[in-house]
Amino acid sequence: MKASAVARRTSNGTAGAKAPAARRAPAKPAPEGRRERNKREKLQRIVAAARALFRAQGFDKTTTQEIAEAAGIGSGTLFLYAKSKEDLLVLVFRDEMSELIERAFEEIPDTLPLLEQTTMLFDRFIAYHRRDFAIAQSLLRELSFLSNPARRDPVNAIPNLIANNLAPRVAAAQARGEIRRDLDPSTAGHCLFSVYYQQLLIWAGSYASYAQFKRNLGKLLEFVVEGMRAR
Amino acid sequence: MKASAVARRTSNGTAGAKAPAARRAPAKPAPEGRRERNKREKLQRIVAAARALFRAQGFDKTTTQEIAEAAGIGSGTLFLYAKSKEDLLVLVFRDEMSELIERAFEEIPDTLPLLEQTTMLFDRFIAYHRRDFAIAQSLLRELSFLSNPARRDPVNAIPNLIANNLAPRVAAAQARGEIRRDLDPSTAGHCLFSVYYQQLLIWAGSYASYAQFKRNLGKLLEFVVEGMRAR
DNA sequence: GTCATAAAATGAGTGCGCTCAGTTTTAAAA
DNA sequence: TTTTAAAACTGAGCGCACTCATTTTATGAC
Repeated sequence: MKASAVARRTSNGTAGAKAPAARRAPAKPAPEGRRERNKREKLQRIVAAARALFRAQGFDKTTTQEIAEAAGIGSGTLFLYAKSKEDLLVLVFRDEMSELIERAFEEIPDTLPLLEQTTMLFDRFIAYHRRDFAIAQSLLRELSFLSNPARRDPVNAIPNLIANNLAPRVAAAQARGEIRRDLDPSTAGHCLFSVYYQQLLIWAGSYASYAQFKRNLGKLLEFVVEGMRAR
Repeated sequence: MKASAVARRTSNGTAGAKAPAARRAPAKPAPEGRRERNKREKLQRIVAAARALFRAQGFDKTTTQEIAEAAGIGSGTLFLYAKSKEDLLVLVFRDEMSELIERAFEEIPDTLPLLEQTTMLFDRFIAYHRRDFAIAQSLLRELSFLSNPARRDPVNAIPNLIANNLAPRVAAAQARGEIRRDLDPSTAGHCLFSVYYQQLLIWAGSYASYAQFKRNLGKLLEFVVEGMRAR
C-alpha cells in the first residue's frame, strides 16, 4: 500500500539519485521486518474490532476508546491508522463493498437486457445495505459527502467503481442493437448510478418505506433505460 | 407551529373534554403575549447571529458558544431552538433556499425547451452554492443525509420542492408535443433532479473542478432530456 | 397587589473525538 | 556490542457539542 518501489524503471533518470542504495537492497524478495508485520497485524485487529463493535452497537454508540481497547492499542494509536472515526468506518466496510460490487458484476451476465442487469445489480446492493440498515445509514452519509479532501480518493472509488463497471454493459447493449449508439457509455453508466444512488440516499436518510423506495427506483430505471432504447 | 388548536370540530367527542375552556378563549384575534414575542425575537437573533458567524468563519470553526453569545442568550438556550448545530445550519439557510427556488421557477418561462429550462434552473442553484462554497459543502452534507428522523420533514422538503416544481414543466412540454406523453411528469422531475443533485454532491464533496462539473452535468441532462423527447 | 403554576432560560457539568509532548521500540551504523 | 536516529506508540489533556438540575420569568386566579 505504501508503494515502496516508486519507480523501478531501468533508466534511473532525474530523480534524486542515491547510487549506493541500488547496491544495498538488490535481491530482497519479501523482507517484512518486525515493524511492517506489527503494523499490518495492528491494522487487522483495529479493523476487526471496529467492525464487530459497529455491527453490535452501531456507529454512534461506539467510542474510539472502546475500539482501541478491543484492538489492544492505546487510544491515540487509533488515529495513526485512521484520520477520524468516520475514516475508520470507511476503512472497515470499503473492502467488503468493493468485493460485493465485483462479485455482482461477475455473476450478472452482460447478455441480459440492460434494464434487467441494472435491476439485479442494484437489488444486490440494496439487499446488502438492508441487512444492516443502521450501518448503511452511517456509511452512506460518509460515502456521499466527505469534507476531508484526503478522504475523497478511496471513497469516491465506490461510486466510480460501480459507474465504470456499468459502462461496458451499456456498450455491449449498444453492440447488440438494444441501446442507441450515439450515447457515451460512461455517461450512461453515471446516469444510471445517479438515479439509484439518489433514491438510496432518500431511502436511508428519510426512513421512507422499503416498498416505496423499490417502486420509485424501479420506475425511474425503467424510464431511463427506455429513454436510451434504440428505435 | 405548536398546533394549539388540535381539533376544532363542533362534535366535542371522545377527547378529554374541557367544557369551560371553550368559554375562555373565544374571540382573541392575535394576543401575542410577552412570552410569544420574546421567543420570536430570540429566534430571529439566533438565526441572524448564526448566519453571520457561519458566513464569516465557516460552519466548523463557529462554536455554539459564540452563536449564543452573539445572540445574547445562554449557551443552553440555543438547544431549545435547534436540536443540534446541524439543525441550526438548516434553520438558517432553509428559508433563503426556498425563496431562491421559488423565484427561479417564477422567472424561468415554462415555454422554453425543457432542457433550457432545467439548465437555467440548475445554473442558478449552482451559482448560489458557488457564492459560498464552504457553506454549501456543510449544507449539502446535512441536506442530503440526516440521521435524525425528526429533521427529515423540513429538509427533504428542499429536494421535493424542486422535483415537484419540475413536474408541471414536464407536463407543459408534453402538452406542446416536445416530450413523450407516456411519461409520468413527477417521475421525470425526480429523475432530472437526481442527476443534478448527484453531480452537485460529487462536486462539493470531492473538490472536483467547476468546469468539469458543469460539463458532466450538461452532458447528463442533455442525454436525459433527449431520452424523453417525443419522436 | 399576592400566589400558584407552568414555561423558558441558564451555565456548570459530561462525554467523546482528537492532539501532541514525551516515551518506547525497531533498524541500521559504528 | 554500543550508539544513533527514526518510526511507532501512548494517554493525559483540550475543545466543543450537548444535557439537566436549578433558577428566572410570564400568566392567570383570586
